[in-house]
Amino acid sequence: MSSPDQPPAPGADQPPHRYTAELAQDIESRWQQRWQDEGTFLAPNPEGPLSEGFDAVAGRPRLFVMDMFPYPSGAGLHVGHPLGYIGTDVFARYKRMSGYNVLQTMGYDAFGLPAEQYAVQTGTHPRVTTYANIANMSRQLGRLGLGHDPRRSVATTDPAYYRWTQWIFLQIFGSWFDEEKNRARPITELVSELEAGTRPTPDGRPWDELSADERRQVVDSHRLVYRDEATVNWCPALGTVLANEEVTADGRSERGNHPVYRRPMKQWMMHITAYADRLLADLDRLDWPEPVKQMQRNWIGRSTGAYVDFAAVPVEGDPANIRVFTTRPDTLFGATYVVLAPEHPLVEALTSASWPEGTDPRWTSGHATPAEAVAAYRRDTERKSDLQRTVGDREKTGVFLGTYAANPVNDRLVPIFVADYVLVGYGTGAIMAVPGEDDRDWEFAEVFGLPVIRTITPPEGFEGDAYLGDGPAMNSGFLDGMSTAEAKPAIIAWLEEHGAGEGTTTYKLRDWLFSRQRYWGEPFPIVYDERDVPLAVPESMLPVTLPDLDDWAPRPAAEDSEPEPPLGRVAGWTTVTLDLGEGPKEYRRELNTMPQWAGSCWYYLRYIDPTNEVALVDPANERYWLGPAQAGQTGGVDLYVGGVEHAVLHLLYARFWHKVLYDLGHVSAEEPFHRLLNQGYIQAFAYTDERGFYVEASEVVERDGAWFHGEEPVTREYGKMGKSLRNSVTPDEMYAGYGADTLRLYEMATGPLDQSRPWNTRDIVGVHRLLQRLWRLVIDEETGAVVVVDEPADAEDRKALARTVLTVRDGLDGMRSNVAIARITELVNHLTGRGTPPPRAVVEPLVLMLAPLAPHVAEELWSRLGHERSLAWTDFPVVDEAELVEEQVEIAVSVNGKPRSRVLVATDADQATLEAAARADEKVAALIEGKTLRKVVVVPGRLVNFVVG
RNA sequence: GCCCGGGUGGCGGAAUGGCAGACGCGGUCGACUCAAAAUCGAUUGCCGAAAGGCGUGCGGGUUCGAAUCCCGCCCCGGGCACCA
Repeated sequence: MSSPDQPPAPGADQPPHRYTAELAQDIESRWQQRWQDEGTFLAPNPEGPLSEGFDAVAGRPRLFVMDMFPYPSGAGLHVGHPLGYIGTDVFARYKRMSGYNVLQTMGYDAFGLPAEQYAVQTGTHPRVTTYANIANMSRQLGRLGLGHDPRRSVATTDPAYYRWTQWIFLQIFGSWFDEEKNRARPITELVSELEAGTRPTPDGRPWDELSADERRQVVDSHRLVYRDEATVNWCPALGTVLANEEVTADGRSERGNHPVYRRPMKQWMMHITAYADRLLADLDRLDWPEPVKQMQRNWIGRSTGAYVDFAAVPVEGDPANIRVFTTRPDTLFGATYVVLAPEHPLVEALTSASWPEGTDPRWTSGHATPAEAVAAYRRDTERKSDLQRTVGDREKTGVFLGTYAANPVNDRLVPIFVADYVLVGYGTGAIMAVPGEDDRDWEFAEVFGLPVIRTITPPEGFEGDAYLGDGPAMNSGFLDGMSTAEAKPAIIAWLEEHGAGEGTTTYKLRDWLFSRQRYWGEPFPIVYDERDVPLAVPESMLPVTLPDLDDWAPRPAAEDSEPEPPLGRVAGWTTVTLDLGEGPKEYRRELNTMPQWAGSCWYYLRYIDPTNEVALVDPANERYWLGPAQAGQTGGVDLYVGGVEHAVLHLLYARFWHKVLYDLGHVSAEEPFHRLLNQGYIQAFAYTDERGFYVEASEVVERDGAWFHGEEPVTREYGKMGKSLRNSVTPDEMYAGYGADTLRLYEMATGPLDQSRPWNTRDIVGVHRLLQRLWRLVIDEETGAVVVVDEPADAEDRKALARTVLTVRDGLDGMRSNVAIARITELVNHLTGRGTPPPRAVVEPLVLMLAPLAPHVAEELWSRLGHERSLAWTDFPVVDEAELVEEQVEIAVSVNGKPRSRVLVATDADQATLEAAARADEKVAALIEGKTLRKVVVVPGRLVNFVVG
């Protein structure tokens, strides 16, 4: 018995010239070789070393199509991986045939944790495994026949590549953000302004009164990449610190799911927050999927409101100012207490020695003094993970500090609490609590018996706790009666006038923690002098190459230990003698490496000009490939296809770097990626046995609606294809069983590119048969002779062709190859059904239409039809509009909206003729006879509808 | 809880106000074959013998006409979430 999941066995008695897997493989390897030999997919640049052949395409529009480049993992590919690559290749080939100069290539994102982890598993140096994996992946992808320009491929691990990653780092290091101009500028311009006195120093002292050290500190604190002692995510298991974006919501590492601890450490930070507004605003100008834009908006987390200063009244010592952030300054009159985050720096100073007379017992949590209560509460908080702290329906906890603060608007004294529902990392780490208009404050007030003052008139019939909506102000002094929209600016003006606060905007986005204590990454182009001052390595000395190191593996550390960069173990490398203007001196090297995201932040720029040794990218070439296609657009890659999992990390970092490069004049496009498309995933059934372990999905058989692995019954599940579910299907199996064209066609036929779809090896035969039928239309399976006839196509064929071209173009333009394939199938079926050899005038356009989808077999047929040159640059068929004009058209006739019959009428028939024809139809006549005709709707070319009563 | 997607035959999907289910898989029947596979042809939404009726998650609405537009709900997938 043969399983339906097995590819067909090659029959010995098949016709000798049938399109089989063997023939497909032969055709595919020959054409791939020929494309390579002839340089079919080399995309010429306007300038520089890759400009050969540009004259021939100079008048064409450009198209830069790109996939998110892969991480060369050791696991090999499954059929889910290339879905996006096939999608972009189909689109790129179609556009190339439609008159575009298309740039498409592929690189490898090869630095980072997974490469190290794989190297640890195999006990091999990451350099060795990385390049072996690239070679293997490149071979597997090569078999798909992707129309890439191989000259432009890059690997982020090549010194010639990361030289420029380091160069960009130095550009960022050499820049500051001018808040007034809202853009980055060279740091030298800041120095000039400070020297000239046109820009005040932070503390207002004249520049020449500052010591050299103080001046350097002022300058360094302005840099877009800077070293700072900040609370960071320390992951001892990985031996490194991580960016916020690399830590999951429950406080674990995204890679490996290890615990992450928040600890203050001195690390390199990138000042991405300076760009928060532009990163947010420019999303509106991008042609990206709405969910991705939403995720970036959420991550940036802009909220507008005000700072309000509450004067704290400590039991002893000087008064302190508690600055809170609120989005609802208009509710200030309703503030009945103030809450500090447990980590807030003022907590200790504002904790009184003893409870004030008559303190509510609920506020003390049973402790004898506020100091005891606060200390215990802070200890508890520290022990809790972020997840435990953020569980939504946890009852509110907190303790009273024993002190009060004055509400600036009415001098009312309100108690100060510490509570973990206020987070130190957001706003100012302190809030004014307005239980009447905030449900978290309401809950807290309920637990602690605090008063509620409503300051917004709730709508009639409002029944609930806090009212979060807008409405007329009440109990709010001079704000009473104002709408929320009026009250906000009014109170902000009052606060500013009385020096009690100011309007402001805050963000959830934090600066990007940029250093990692790992080996397999780009070294920083930074050295330190004897005073620990970081200095840029001169551009002329780039790249700072990653030194060889046998003992490169990270050493898992204890929770309370310090990170230990592996580069510190490289003897003779940790210091270097340089002349940085003070004569040759010994400097210490920066031992951290860059995070995995660094190399992927700019690879699209290197694709444009991969061999340039004097510049990141030649400006003319950059303008040509990335410049705005239309005025007012941002410019950027015309189509970028990849998984939605990079919605925040890679896509936000790359936008940030790009904007810095734009500000500094290195690129002309305002954004890196103009259009983004998230391809779906290929999913597959997976099976678990009774113990819940996954069994090899390819060995499972179905009997009477149940599934068995051998004799054992198994349970079917459905999920993303991959190793862990043991349901992978490899492209190599498909190449062997059907050929690459069939695999391409199958993946494109199962749905629009942005949709996830199930894999069913059983279904592949459908598209394989399509190729066989098309092959048979052109080639005699017994003799191998070409059978098409050179007689003109008849009217029916010409019409069928014109309709097909129209709909295939539509499908390919919209990246809905499934529809294009369906229309091609219809035409093939139409020609097959005639039973006579088809005319060349129809077959040739048919072959061209198939070419983007199944390029090898299309090339082979095109060649056998007598064409010497590759069809890759042949014009895609255009719609013959004249053939779409029909003399007669079949229209639907409905009675009361229900389709009842059809009549054939002249295309240009007028309404009266249409109605008469419809009435003449027997079925219709019977249905309307004897009834009152209330209305007749006639839509020429479409239908007639009789409304009867 | 909030914000995005989505829900159409046994399955993947097509149709974006005008003939629901294109195209493919699977199923059924047939040709070829000693037989099977492969290939080819016919047929296939559901109920019904037929006439006909029903049918795009559910309920309502707009319209001559709704899978498509509007309102309310249900379910599935994803994202965010004590963010003041």
